[in-house]
Amino acid sequence: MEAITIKDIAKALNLSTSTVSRALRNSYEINPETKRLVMEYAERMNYRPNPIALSLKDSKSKSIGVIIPEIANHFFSQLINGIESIAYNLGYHVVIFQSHDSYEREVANTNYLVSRKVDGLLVSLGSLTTNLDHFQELMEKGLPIVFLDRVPKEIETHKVVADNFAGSYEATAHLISTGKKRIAHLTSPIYLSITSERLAGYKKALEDFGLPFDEDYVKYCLYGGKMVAENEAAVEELLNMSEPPDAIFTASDRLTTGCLSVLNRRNIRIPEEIGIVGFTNISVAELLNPPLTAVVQPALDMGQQAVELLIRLIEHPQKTDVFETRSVKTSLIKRESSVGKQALEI
Amino acid sequence: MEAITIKDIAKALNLSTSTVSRALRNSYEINPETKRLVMEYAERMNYRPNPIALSLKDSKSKSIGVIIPEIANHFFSQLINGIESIAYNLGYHVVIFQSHDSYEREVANTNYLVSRKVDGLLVSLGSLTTNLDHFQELMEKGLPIVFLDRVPKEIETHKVVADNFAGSYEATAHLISTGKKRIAHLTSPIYLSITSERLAGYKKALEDFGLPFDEDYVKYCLYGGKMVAENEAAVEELLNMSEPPDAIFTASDRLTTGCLSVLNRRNIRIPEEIGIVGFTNISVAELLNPPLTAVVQPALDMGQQAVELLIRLIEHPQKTDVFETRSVKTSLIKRESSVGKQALEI
DNA sequence: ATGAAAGCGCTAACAA
DNA sequence: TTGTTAGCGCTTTCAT
Repeated sequence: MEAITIKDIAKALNLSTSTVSRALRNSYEINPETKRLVMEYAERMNYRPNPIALSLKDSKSKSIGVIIPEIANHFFSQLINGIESIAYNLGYHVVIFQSHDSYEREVANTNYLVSRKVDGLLVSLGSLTTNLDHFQELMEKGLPIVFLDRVPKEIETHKVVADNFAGSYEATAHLISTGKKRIAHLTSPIYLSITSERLAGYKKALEDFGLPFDEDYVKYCLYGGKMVAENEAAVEELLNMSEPPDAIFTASDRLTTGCLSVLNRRNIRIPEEIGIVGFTNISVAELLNPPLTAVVQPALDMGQQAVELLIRLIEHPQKTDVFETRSVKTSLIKRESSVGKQALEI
Repeated sequence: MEAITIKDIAKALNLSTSTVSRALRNSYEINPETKRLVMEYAERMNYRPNPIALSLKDSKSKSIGVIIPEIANHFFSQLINGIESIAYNLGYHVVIFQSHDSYEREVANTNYLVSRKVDGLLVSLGSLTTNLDHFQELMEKGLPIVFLDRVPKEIETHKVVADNFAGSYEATAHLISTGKKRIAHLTSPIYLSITSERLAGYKKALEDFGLPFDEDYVKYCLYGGKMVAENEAAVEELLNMSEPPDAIFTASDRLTTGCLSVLNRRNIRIPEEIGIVGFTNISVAELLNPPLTAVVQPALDMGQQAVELLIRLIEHPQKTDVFETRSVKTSLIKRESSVGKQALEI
């Protein structure tokens, strides 16, 4: 009842394993008749090559590893769907690992995937990762890596990111256009690429529209909102300022929902007292109270582009002289959290 | 720059590969001094055994496969987190595949995982799966499988499920307690285990509280809400009945949000006109408009229990004479979608 | 206590 | 065109 092997076929057909192998892989140096025989028998016995043996032989596996902070987040799960859709069609399997924003787990996952001989890696950095040696070494050994979303400056390779600067700029400009003057920014740790890019867009918009930039209005959450207490404390701090903000631009899902939840609890009217725009791919943004104005990232598309680049790197390693960083457009969906019901209906 | 192997160590130390192997795996028949030498060198060279070679040799991999409908759903991503937390500690790796509720993909994923020599499988059935041969065969070949959440009646093995009957009963009874008389049920395809269990709990509650059961108030969505049109059509049908329901009990995330979205669009007051309770693990239920009364499943716990059972099956295959089906309690979180703000605050 | 050799499933260089 | 052999990295008899 065990899986059938080439050896079994060879024995049954009185051939050598190499002949069977050749027949199966459609080699040219093979008697058509023999080939037919082998193919038929293999088909009948439902032969499937053992991918482990193949991996051992050629040190590759037709699979790509994905390391992301977490899957319980629509942005990342959409990313994965994009990745899978393409990889699947090109004959690659996708192995997913979560770092949970832990540097140690990121390293452990990386090592495991490498020992499992994945052909390439797709990585979105953990928010606590500052040391990149584990990736750097692999790249030097020739393992293709493509980063997406949270990318390192220091490593030269293909990268796919959202246009965080523009998205952020648009969000901030939008809040300004609704008459807000004191716009706070609730964001992730500063050393993440997305953080600084979003911060820059926010600053530029303030500047362009003649509003002062005030460092006190920017709150960095080390855990990106995953520690509820930290997240809520940041919001409370903002609210307790002598001149509290009249709008908050939040940089991620968790940050956004945490913020909403504090404001709701405090019965603060949104957007009248405080307007909200969030960088988020939450699927139910429309159903929130109030419906959330969101900067949405084309996660599916980002995932697809990233695998395409990765697979190109895997299959044509030599052909890559220049690495590209693709920046894909975000879109601002305006809803009541920034515009107010009446205004929207006009 | 390639990974170091036993052979390299043997060569460097002038030993045979078998001796090195013995030293590394702490065999008893080995000279302590030799062992020390080998260990030291291995440590220094950062030797890691090649898991692929090991898999090839003993047809196992210290990894378990997970097949679930989709990860972009909080219930399932929490399930995975539960699975990973335990598996990781017991030295197993977790390989995740999505079936996207496609029977073909479920079969393909299964085959792939098996060919990759996973030591066991954790499965939540796709909503379109009616034929179970692919799992049945594997079980007969001795591959441990544990089902969770969406489980098959026909296969005898460990299973972990939520107490769907009780959860459903509680939800329905709760709606009745708020004075609702015509409670509709929006649910998934009938041949899923969760569907019939939830339906049964719903029916029983109606019966116990003296309300008639009306088949017209039950709508099955073949795609479980993933086809927005189908989902919304079902809700519309309910609303257009001559005697429309005064409450809807929805059986899953998508069904719930789809329903909410139709009601909001139609400006139907919740819960005054229509009360809502959803079976859902949506993380932002509290922030929805209105905050959603939810039957929450202990997804993390379910995942943990399932892996534990699976790993026990893997490591002590003989010791299992009786298979157990664990049923874990859900909890009903009451919010405004069924109770109304005033009532809640009293 | 150690080494030589075989084998897990497959491919490829080399022979015939 | 087909067969023989070696080897991918590792473990495990079987000798020594």
